Amino acid sequence: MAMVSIKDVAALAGVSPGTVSNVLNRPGKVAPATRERVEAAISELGFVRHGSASTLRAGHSRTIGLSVIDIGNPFFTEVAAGVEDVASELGYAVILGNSAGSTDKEDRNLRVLAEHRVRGVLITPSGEDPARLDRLREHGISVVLVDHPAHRPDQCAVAVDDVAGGRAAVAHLLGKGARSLAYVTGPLTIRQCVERREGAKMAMTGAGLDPAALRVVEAATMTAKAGEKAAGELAAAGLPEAVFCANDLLALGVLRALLRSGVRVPEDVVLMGYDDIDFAAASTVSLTSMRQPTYQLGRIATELLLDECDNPDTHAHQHIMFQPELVARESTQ
Amino acid sequence: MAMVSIKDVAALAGVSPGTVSNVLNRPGKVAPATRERVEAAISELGFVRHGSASTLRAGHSRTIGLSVIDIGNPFFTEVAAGVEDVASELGYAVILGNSAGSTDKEDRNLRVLAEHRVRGVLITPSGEDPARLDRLREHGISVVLVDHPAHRPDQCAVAVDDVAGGRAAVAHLLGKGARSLAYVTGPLTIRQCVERREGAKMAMTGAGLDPAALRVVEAATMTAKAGEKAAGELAAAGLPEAVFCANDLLALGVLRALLRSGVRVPEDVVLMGYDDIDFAAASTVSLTSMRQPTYQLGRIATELLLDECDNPDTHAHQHIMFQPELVARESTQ
DNA sequence: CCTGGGGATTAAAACGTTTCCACAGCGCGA
DNA sequence: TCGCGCTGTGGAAACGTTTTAATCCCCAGG
Repeated sequence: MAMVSIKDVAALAGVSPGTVSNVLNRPGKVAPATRERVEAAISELGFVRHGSASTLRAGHSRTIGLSVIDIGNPFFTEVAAGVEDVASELGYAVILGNSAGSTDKEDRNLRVLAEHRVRGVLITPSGEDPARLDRLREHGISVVLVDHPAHRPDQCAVAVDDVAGGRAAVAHLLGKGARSLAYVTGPLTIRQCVERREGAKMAMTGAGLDPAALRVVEAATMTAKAGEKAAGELAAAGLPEAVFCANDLLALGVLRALLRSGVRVPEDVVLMGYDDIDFAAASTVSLTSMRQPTYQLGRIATELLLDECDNPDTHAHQHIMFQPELVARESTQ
Repeated sequence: MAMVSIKDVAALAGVSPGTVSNVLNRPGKVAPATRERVEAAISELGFVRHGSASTLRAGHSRTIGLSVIDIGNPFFTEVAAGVEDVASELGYAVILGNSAGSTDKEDRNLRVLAEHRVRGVLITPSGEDPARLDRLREHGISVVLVDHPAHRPDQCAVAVDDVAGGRAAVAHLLGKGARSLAYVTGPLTIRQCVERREGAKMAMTGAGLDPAALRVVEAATMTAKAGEKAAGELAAAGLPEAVFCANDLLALGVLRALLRSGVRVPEDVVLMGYDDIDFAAASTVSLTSMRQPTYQLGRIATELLLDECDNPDTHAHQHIMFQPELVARESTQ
């Protein structure tokens, strides 16, 4: 409980508190001899700077917020790893928020972040209401969208083209000869799910099929468990020849349920997922999927955010859009 | 950038800043009429409390730190989900730190947490040096160990019995008739890896085998990629009849490498992992594993920590030790 | 009518830093 | 020798909140 402050350090080193602050923040401005004395005092007393006091006075913190939809999904985990790496390199702390797909929870998390006066926020928004994010900006908190296109021009965003992804996926399935298709999706409040569906329909149209014939099964969450349930619904109404899932977790669940009930993949049903998480390649029947530069998404978004924070004058807002890449495996052989 | 402070609210509501602070922190202490007026002013101005100022004055924050070894490992992800849920229920923010197995990085993270004056820290330590954690305690920061037994009596810890787990695992493999065994482990600086090995040796001794005959392959990280590499080493010196991996990621990697080189699991080699992550059941050959109450680990540890912070006088330190549970699947059929 | 007590509110100090301004000392050119 | 500018340091105010002690007001009891 030995609360040692900058004053104690100053006293021990025989300088003023202002000087200690200088060696902490602009070591160049202080004479080498003094600096050494201060540094000695710091380590002798085991001083650690009080971040809150610093934030209060300086008006900004060295903390960023990260709000994701499902921390249990390897996709977001990998994004988080990228974020954490960059943040930690630059001495920033990351406050993690898991919205679990609920905008209420997301709002609560954003509120916490606002109270903490984080420097900026990285967010994969759960809903489509830009107003909440604008409120953050009014408080001087930069926002970078992750895996989501920009809401406005004066904002950075790093996304992956989900329409193209959905289109490529379904084109691949059609190429395997499938004519009846189902799309197993998460909540259609999630943009990614909607856009992948649009892409899917475009692919059908492109192949001369009626896009309305796409059977859509909407799961409550994007988890393997929900995928198993969705497979039940699918089977109840007669299995299609191909199933496209909005992410790999759903696909893994569908796969498990199909195999358990004796349906062969890909012989009876061709199946693919999305995200290309590590486990897609390792599953019972290895899973065809759409690969996204996940870790890079996190890294780049963080670099953009921190650049916006640290160099507000030279910073140029960027809208980055990656293209996903199809990885074909056994499930669509 | 409209920095609206408690004073602005006070002015608008026609009360003093102290009263506003009271409606924020002890609404019961203020007359209903006044409270309403203040609340109206708060929402009219869009006031959000400055957490740093609050922390500075109050001497403690509503933030906890979470330091894990590998955020990419579903085991820790699930722990983190449990932590996040409890923290968010109680209005705490979580600062995430990923040590990536490096004590240096862990130290840096702990330093950041100390600067933030977090209320407490949940940590799965990378190394075995309790001194660094004691330093946190000297700063008044409570520490709860996660998936690690307590260093000292006046400390909470939530762990799983890794010796028992290792023993049960290898007993199971021996029960399948295997007589030559290998243990594919992560760095032996990680306690879990060491204890699972000890358990494994105990099982061998118990079966009348020489524990020294256990072939130990130490991988640099506990990832699937490292597992693939380890399988190479294993094969180079002649495959054993059974392989026990220190976690499922390693096991998945070993499995992939074995199958690719034409080795059949479980016919040629029986294989098992540890943690029972979701994907263990979904893999090519479904994986036998040791299940741990992962999400609960996170929840309980957080509840313990927050109880220690919020009720320091009535709080009783607890050392909780769960028993892992064997889940048999195809890989050891 | 006076006194006392209790609830509601206020005023002011304090938390630990950062930052702005002033000032001291020094070297250098005039 | 004087003055100027430059560098390094000190002093003090300020950041937004919480908290303690003090004050105010009102009402009940005597």
